[in-house]
This record gives sequence, structure tokens and C-alpha cells, in this order.
Amino acid sequence: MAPKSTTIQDVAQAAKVSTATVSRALSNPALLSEATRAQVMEAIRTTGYRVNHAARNLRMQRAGAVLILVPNLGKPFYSAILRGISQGFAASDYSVLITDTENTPLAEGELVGNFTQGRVDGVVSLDGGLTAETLDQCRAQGVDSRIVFACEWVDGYAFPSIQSDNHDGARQAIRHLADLGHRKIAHITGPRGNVLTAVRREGALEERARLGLPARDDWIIRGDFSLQSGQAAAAQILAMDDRPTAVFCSADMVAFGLIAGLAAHGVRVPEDISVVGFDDIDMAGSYVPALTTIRQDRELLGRTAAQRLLARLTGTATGPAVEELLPVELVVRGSTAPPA
Amino acid sequence: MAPKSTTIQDVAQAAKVSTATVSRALSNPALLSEATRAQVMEAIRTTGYRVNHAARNLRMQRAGAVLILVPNLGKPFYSAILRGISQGFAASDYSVLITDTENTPLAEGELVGNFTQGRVDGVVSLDGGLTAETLDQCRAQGVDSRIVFACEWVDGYAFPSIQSDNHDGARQAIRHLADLGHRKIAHITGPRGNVLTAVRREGALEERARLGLPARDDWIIRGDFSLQSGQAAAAQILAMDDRPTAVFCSADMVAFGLIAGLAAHGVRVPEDISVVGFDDIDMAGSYVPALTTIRQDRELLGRTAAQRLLARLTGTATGPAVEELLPVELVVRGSTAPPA
DNA sequence: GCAGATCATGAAATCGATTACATACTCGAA
DNA sequence: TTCGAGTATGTAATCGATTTCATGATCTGC
Repeated sequence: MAPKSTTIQDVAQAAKVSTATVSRALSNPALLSEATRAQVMEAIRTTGYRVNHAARNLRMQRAGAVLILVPNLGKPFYSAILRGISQGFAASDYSVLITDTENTPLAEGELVGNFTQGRVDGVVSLDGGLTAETLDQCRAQGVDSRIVFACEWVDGYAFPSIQSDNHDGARQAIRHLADLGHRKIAHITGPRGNVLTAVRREGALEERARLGLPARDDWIIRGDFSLQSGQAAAAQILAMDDRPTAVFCSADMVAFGLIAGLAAHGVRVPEDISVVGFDDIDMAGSYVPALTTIRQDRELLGRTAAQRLLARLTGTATGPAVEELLPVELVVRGSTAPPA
Repeated sequence: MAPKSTTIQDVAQAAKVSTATVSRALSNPALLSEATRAQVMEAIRTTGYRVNHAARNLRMQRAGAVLILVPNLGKPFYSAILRGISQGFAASDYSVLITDTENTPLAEGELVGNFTQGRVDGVVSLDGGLTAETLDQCRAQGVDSRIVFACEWVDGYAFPSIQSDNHDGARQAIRHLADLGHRKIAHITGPRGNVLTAVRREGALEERARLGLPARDDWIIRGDFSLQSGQAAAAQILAMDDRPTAVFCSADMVAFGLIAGLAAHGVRVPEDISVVGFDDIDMAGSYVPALTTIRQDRELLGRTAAQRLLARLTGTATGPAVEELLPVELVVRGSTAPPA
């Protein structure tokens, strides 16, 4: 079944030393004399030895892997974060394991089980929908210090988390529109219960209040970060008696759906309605019209999360959980203009 | 470091049996008497025992994981395939490990090392750029039977592979344009050396020849599946003296870039030029204009690849490597029309 | 020239499971 | 009664590394 592999025994035999010496040659060469070290290294070269991780991990009581929880692997939004995470762990000797939670809560004891079963040493969760039960179990087992959140997080639990400054992003979006002269600004939010939805909404409302802009309940439209929800929102907006002149979307994809939906009814962007997105995904700059949006660096987000988890795993960082905010940036392109 | 875990010893003690019996209760209950089995199960419940995978895998000479090689994790195109793969392995007890190859060849012995080091039991490669050296090493170690390719593949090596019917897709695209009355059809290909590029190009050329359409060398434009290459192609096309009336793009993203590039110069799609994409990604249906494209089911592709690998790992399938073609489908939308 | 420290190395225990082999017991046939 | 087969369970080897502890050799300082 397994490929015939050369073990540490083989190397020991070839080098005429004990297995202990071979092990030391690899993990702590300073302990050995120049001569034996060279001898062992030579034996390793000729035998083509590579350590067996299953054995090493068993002995060292670690798993040698980290788990990434992704709400929906199919969404391009997450893939960039994933890439950053992968980069962040590339230089380490941790394997990167992924699970698509499919936006449904994990089974009872599943997450903590991954730890106690020796499958993983740490977790990066992009999923803010973990249940209190799941997290409490992790805390009970004492593994909560080896979980970090990226992008999303869970309210009421003090896990380290890396987030874009969503609040500020929303404010910048509203301010930009207000600066252009818009006063009637709609906001397409994310799904109910999502932490990002709440924060961006709050930021948008705050800035709107600060600027003394009118607020109407039906100018807040619930979406779910998807293209389809953007299209659906277009229909709602078109049906309004008092139509907003600008829309802040909680995701670029929503903006694309919205623009397409509006276009289908002859409403042009930005001439008739201005649109701001969120994320600055690849397409944003090349869409017609090019999308004005809030840029968040998803790769950096992922890389940072990976670094934070690594620091915790190696014991470099042990302090209390910190919530880190990554700056976001308004990118002005062609989808926004002064109101007609 | 590790969470205090209950071992099989603890269970054995609690149930007043040997560890062998506990192990059997889990792996082969039929061997035990009704009484002891119940006794053991009860002990397992009260102690909250979960097997330690590191130990089990070491003893069983397996890794309990499969590796997915992704050329670029950040590309949305791959994320859907990844999702399918993840689904395919969800019910198995294999962990899914991913590595972003970043489109660069793996280091010497890296892939085969993953096997011999006991890290993985099998590999699904979405990367067709593996070197002959890498693959030869795998063959030498006898692990080549545990590698399957999805989406891409490597010419000259008989690994199992699941592919969309790219050849047929290209032909359908050309035929559709010809049916509309186009005769001057350009083709934006993928990068040199990519297997998909070759197959789609061949399909396109074949159909063009079959239909007796004129062929001009400069109507074949090299791209790289990216938005940017589509935009670059737009410039080239606009500069042509004998402009094509239709363009077949090797990816939807390329088509979007192209359309945006053309729009910037006042050239409308489909009125002035028709455009066909490839993939049918989410956005395609909601782009303005909605994109006519060749649909390939990427999740199915991933799921199928996972199943094939699983079958090989469990020994269910041991036959010679098979190349599987998944059907593709022309989806006609708004980006194609009869020539002016 | 000797006690004690330091250095280099090996023997064997250990991590937590699975499983080959051994053992004890039961049952039925001769 | 006895032998053989079958059943239920335990003992101990095993997977391939790391690491504790022991040992012998070499140094150091007086």
C-alpha cells in the first residue's frame, strides 16, 4: 500500500550510528561532532531519507496541520483570502487543510474533535457563523487559544480576529456619495445575522446621520452579497416612488447585479444612479462602467491571519485576543457621478 | 501543548477490557460478544473517546489525507472545482489538503515527498504544469496510481483525468457564430504550453475548416485566461485592418475584459462584434450584455475527480488510467448576434 | 594526576493506535 | 471422554519517529 520508504533505521544503519543520532542530526545538529554529522548527512543523501510525519507528529503530540473553515469555497470572495492564508503557511511546516462549512453549523463536537483527534493544531475560521456550543466546547478543551478569525468573527467571543475596517469603509462610501452631492442614498446590506452586515450598516447610518442626510427605511434593502440579490434589489429600487440617486452595495458582486438589473430597464449608471461597491474584486476595474468601490486587501487579510495563528502555535504570541483592523481604501472609478 | 485527550487505554480501563477489544469494538464489532461490545460502547461514551488519527495512521501506514494542487487559489475559476472536490471527500475520512502551486513547478521531489513522508495518500492536480521529473519520480515510487488530474492534465502521461469536453466546446462556439452568419471569427487562446489552450484551439480550427471559414493568423490572439489579456486583445482587434465580426474567448473573464476594452472605444457587443466566452461563471448571465458562453460544470468536475481518486485509494478501481470527458453546453445569451 | 564538568553517543521508553499470535473456553461429534 | 473447531479475549509486537537517561570519553583546573 504505502510506498516502500526509507526509515530513520535505514539511515542509522548506513551511517553506523544509532537512530537517536540521526534524529539529532536533523533537529539539533549542534549536539553532534562535525564528523558524525557529516557521516549522517551523507547517509541521508544516499538513502534519500525523508522524515515520516505521521510518526514524528505522534511522538511530538502535534498534528502538523491547520484547518481553514470556509463558508462557501465556491465564492471567489474567499478564494483570495484562502490564497493569502496558503502563502502565510507556505514557509511553515504546517499543512493547510480546508473544510467547506457550506454555511451550515458544524456538527456537535466536530470542531473540537479535530483537535482532540490529533488532526489539526489550529484553526483559521472565515466563518462567523460558528455556534456558541461549538466555541464553548473548544474553550472547555483549552484549544480556544489556537483559533483565529479572518474576515468574519463571532460577536461576544474574544478570539483574535483580522478584519478589514468595514465600519470605516462604509463611512467612506457614504461620504464619497455625499461629496458628489447625493442626499438620497440607498444601502443594500448583507444577510441578517451576519456580522459584516451589522458593522457596515452601522457605519453607513452613522455617516449618514453625521452628514444630516435623510433616512428612509425602505432605502435599506436586504441582500446576501450575491449577484442575484443585486438584481433583485434593482427591481425594488425601480419600483420606489421616491427613488434614491445613489446606492451603496455591500459587495461588488451585488453592485454588478444591481447595475445589470437597472440596465435592463434603461436606467444608466452613473448618469441616472450612482453605485458604490465593496471589496474591489478583480473585475471591478474592468466592468462597464468601472466600479467605484471600497478596496479591501483579501490576500493580506489571509496572510495576516496565518501569521497570527502561527505566532500563537509557536508560542511567540500568547497575549489576550486582539482584534486587528486592516485599512480599506476608497477607489473612485466610473460608476459614481454627481446626481442629475 | 496538546489538549489532554482520552486514549484507548482509558477506555479499556473503564470497560475493564484490553485495548485490543476496544479497537475491535470500533473497527470490527462482529468479533465481539454482545455484552462486551455494549460495555465498551458505554465506556467510550462516558469517557468521550475519539481515536487519535496520528496514531492510527502511523500504524495503518496511511496518511488519511489527500492533496489538491491548485495553480492559483485566488482565481475564482478554481474555487468552484475545489468546492466539488471538497464535497466529494466530505463523506470519506480523508482530510483535504491544498497547496497553491502559484503556477510554478514544484521543487525537486516535493510531490513524491508528500507521499513518502506520510503526508498524503493521494493527489488531485488541477495543475497541468507538473514537470516530467516530478511525475517520473512518482512513478518510480509506485504512487502514480494515486494521482488523478482534474480540468487540466499532462500530455504524454497516462494518469486518470476528468476534463470538460474542451474540444467539443470550442467547436460548438465556432458553429454557433457561423450559424449566426459570421465568417470572420477571431479566437483569443490561453497561454502557450497550456493543454487547454491546445485542445480548444484545435477544436476551433477544426470546426472552422469544416465550415470552410477563412482563417487568418492574426485572428488567433494569445491570452492567458485573464481579464487583462481580454482587454489587451481588444486593442489588437481594434487595430486590425480586416476586423473580425466575432470573437471566441477561451474564458469568460477574457470575454469581459474584451467587451470592456471594446466599449471603451465605442465598439458595441453584440451590435458591432459578437463575443462568446467559455466556462459560464456566475457573472456570465448577469453581465451587460449577458454573455453567450460554453458552460462547464466545475463542481461536478471536482466531485467526479474526488470520486475517482477515492475509488483508486480504496482499491475499488484499479484498471488502467481513463480519460473522462464531461459534456459542455452552449448557452446562448445576449453577446452574440448576426453580423451587421 | 585526579575530581568534576562537558561532550558525544547509544539503549530503550514513549506517543496511541492496530493486529498477529496465543490462550481459554464452549460446543458438538466420534 | 476426548479431540477439533470455533469463539471471545488478552498479550505483546509494531508503525517510525523523538527524547530521557545512562555511559564512556575528553577536558579543565588545581
